[in-house]
Amino acid sequence: MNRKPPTSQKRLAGSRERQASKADQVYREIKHSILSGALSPGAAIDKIALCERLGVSRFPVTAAINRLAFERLVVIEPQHGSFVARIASRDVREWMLIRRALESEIAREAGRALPAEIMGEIERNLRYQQAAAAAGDVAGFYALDVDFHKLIVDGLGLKQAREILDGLRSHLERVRRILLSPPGRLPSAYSEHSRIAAAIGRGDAAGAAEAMRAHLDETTAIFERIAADHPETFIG
Amino acid sequence: MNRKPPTSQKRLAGSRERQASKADQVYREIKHSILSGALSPGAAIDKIALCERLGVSRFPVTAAINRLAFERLVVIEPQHGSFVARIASRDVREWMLIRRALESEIAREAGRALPAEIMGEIERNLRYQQAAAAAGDVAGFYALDVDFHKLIVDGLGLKQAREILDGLRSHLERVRRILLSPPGRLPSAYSEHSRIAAAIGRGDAAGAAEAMRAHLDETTAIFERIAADHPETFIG
DNA sequence: CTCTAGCGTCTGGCATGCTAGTGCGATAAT
DNA sequence: ATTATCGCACTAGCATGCCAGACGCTAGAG
Repeated sequence: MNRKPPTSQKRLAGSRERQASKADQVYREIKHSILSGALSPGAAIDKIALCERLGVSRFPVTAAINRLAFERLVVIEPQHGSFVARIASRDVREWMLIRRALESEIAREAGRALPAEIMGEIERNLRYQQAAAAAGDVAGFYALDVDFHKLIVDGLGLKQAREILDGLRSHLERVRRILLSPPGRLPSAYSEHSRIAAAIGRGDAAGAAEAMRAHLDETTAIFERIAADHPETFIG
Repeated sequence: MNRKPPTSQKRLAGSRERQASKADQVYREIKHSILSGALSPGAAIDKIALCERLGVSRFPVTAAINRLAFERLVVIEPQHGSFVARIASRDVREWMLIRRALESEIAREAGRALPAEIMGEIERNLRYQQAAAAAGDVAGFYALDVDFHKLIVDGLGLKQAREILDGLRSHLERVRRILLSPPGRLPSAYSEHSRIAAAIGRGDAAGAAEAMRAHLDETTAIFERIAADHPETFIG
């Protein structure tokens, strides 16, 4: 008997959340370890230890590592081992180039048509940013910073771009964790964010794109300086 | 005994081509079937038949399908089946938006600094395009079109962007195969390509970005019209 | 005739054992 | 002491068997 394609739209679409498989859990666990820095670049990943620690067989672990290899967070060397990917400063530059291209285009789109309620959320986020910057709350500001950028993308319903940007952020996050960014940047980052939001708010598409570009150019410069100051952390 | 991270740069880097694993072969096989249209959107993928036809066990097939699910070419419904992903016209629009953002930024970069020998290859490619357009050779022109865009990205050594764009092209290629694009577009596509190359050649970064943007806006319009003419092929 | 409840069959998810290939280290030869 | 060689221990890749869940069909109740 042949099974059918999903009849009409339906099924568990939205209604029931498909529970996370074991492979998903292992994936999240390893990914978190890598992003938090618990697993350093170049470190070997001991599958068997993971199996025992998480109480699963090698199958979910293998699947999870394959997924991580697909997004370039680990490299698999056949018949040798799996290792946490090293960071090449060349790649960091390219990630920022891609991010700049995407986010400035998205800001342009947002300047053309962004739902009003999203604009309200952005303004609220900005007020929190101001508070966090004033208090020198680096961790809080960073979380708000990430939310700010996500709000714009999600506000336009751009799912694919959101995924690409999340992937880029994963890699960049790893750099940021290892080498903390300077706290003195908070106020200027806040004002750059404000300029972006203002341009979007007044429907100035070109201005929004340009403001986002300038903002990410600044961010790129920070990464460049960090990389130059810590040459031992990078390859290439 | 703990294994070590890859000693210095090392190993089979470039020297020995790492042979394709069975999972890789299966991956390529299925992907080709999907992109060529042999497997229609929504079709069920029969793992066991694939196992027998390719003479492998279910493991490589499962790994391959997982990878394809990761790049959204198939959807896995747990305990039910694996299906070729359907195409949403909304996604097509977003793919083109991402492509426009990336490629126009890359064209800008190319206008700033593109190696001379790459520029030579591009000009050669353009001459072939002209010949193909004059002869009405649609298939040949399409191949040259793809190469034209790849030449610019690869000429700048942008590996990550190249991968993202290849992923996008996979999806868009599927649309193009199903619904052939109008042959009358060849000459105009050629002249748009020429404008892009000319701007890059004279080091006009802003002009190159703008020409690429205009070119992909045209392409987007084609896709939009195709989608409007064939509403039954798309969902959403 | 309609609707519901249960069963059967198919699927993907997972566990486990085996194979082939790799780098490292010890040992031997110079 | 230095270098070449061989073996060993470990890895990822693969095959296979089992399990639980989801869908479709059917039989029975209304």
